[in-house]
Order: sequence, then C-alpha cells, then structure tokens
Amino acid sequence: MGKCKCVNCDCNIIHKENVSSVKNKMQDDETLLGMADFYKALSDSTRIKIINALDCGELCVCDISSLLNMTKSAISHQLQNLKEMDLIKCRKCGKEVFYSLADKHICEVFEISLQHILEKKK
Amino acid sequence: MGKCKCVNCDCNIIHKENVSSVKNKMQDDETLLGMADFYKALSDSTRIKIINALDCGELCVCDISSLLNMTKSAISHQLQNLKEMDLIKCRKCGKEVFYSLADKHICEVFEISLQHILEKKK
DNA sequence: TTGACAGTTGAATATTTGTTCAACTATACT
DNA sequence: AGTATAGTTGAACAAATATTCAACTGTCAA
Repeated sequence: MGKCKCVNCDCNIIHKENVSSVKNKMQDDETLLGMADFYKALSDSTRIKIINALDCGELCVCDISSLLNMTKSAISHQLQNLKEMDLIKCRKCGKEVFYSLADKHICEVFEISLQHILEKKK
Repeated sequence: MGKCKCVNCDCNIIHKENVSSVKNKMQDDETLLGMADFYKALSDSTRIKIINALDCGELCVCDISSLLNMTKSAISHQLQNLKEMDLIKCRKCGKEVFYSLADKHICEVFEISLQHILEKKK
C-alpha cells in the first residue's frame, strides 16, 4: 500500500497487487474505445428500433419512417450513423434505398441483451 | 402503396405489407427503451473500462481510479450510473467499497462485442 | 422537360451527458 | 476528541449528440 504516482488521479493505491494484475488482463485502450463506440451505436432508442425492424428483413427509408413515426430526415441521419459503424448496409434500387443488417453478430448481441432486459422485468 | 397517416412522419408508405408485418414482430417500446439504456451504460469508454476491470474481480474505488488514471469523483459518478443500470453491485467493508459485476449476462455481452471488434480489426 | 417523389445533407437548436470542483459523510486510528 | 482517508454528492461547465428545417441530388414517369 503506497501513494499513487498517477498524474490525474487523486487516490492512494489500496491493493497494489490487484491493480497490477488487472492492468495486465485488461484489453488495450483502442479495443475498449471501439467497444464503447459499438455500444454507442445501439444506445439510442431510435437506432435500436431501426435495428429491431431490420432484424425482420430489409426496409427502405420511407418504411422505417412510417414504422417509427418519424421524419425521413431524422431516420436518414441515424441510418448514416449506423452505416458508419458497420452495423447496417444498403442497396439502391431505382429511387429507393433498402437497408439491412450488416451481419449476424448484430442479431446475436441484440438477442442476448433482449434476454437481459426481459429477465429484469420479472 | 398509399399515403401515410402518421402525425410526425413525412413519408409515403412504399411497402404496406412489409411495414405492418414488421410492426407486429417488433418488441414493444418499453423493452426497446430498456435495451437502449442498457447499451447506453456500456457506450462510454470510462464505463466499459470499469466493466472490463471488474470482469477480473471486485475492486475498490481507489483501485479503479488508479487503474484508469482518473479522479475518484469521476469514477464514483460512473459507478453510480452503472449501479443504477444494475450492471454492477457493491459491498462495503470498513471505509472501502468494493464493486463487482452484477451477473454473468454482462460478461457474455462483453465477450461477444469484443469478438465483433477484434474481427473488424483484421 | 417538367413535376413528383425517395432520400441525403449541413447548419442550427435543444438536450443530454462526462468531468471537475468543492463540500460533504462515514469509518478508522491515535 | 481530532485527524486522515475512502467514498459520495450536487452544481457548474464543456463537449457530444438527436432532431428539425430548408435546400439539395437523383430517379422515374407523363
């Protein structure tokens, strides 16, 4: 047990062995930042609704707007966010643009967290 | 194909059958809001680091502060957030408060999204 | 080629959210 | 009792973000 040498933190190290052991086991910063961003993409109710909707199959912007009762502009902005995060992909067909989930990972994560929420309700 | 009757949206319904079929399959708003909040809890780099750290075992506030090189106040605020979302629990022992993950669901979700990120890197 | 519609985009606004700061509580030790 | 340490809390500030609005592109059909 000794004074902490960190620049920013105002703490004493209480359990030195714990801290250094955990430090070694932790993922690197870049990976953890990527994970936070991944969750950020799902952390908005509009976006999670879009994901849930696309889980049933591909949909165009109009259909999603109607489904969520929101403007096409608002939906389009969020679709760009989801696309940037590689959660969805799109296919153009004439005037319409059809969006769908990028891969199966997304469904898996969605399903597990759904279970988590439904269990909490009980 | 007909005009949309929604109040807020500015769209035409392009694929009426799709929209009504998806509407039936979607989770209810309350559940989806709960899911968004669940992801929100994990969507910040400080919080995801805390989760990753606690995945190795319980830690007190000082240890986490030292580990992340942040003030105890900043960490404590985020711990309250995570606790409100039922992602972590705590145990008091004298002056110290030890935090740990609430249940195994959290690890599962963490692991799957970790895979997702690591695969994307390749 | 003109009009209508699907969708996108950038700027502006409003809201949410993370960290800091200072004051506070609670426990332990002398 | 007095002091030091672990941790919490609320307010204030700064940064990030969701939606709106208006203008825009691209495609189709008359």
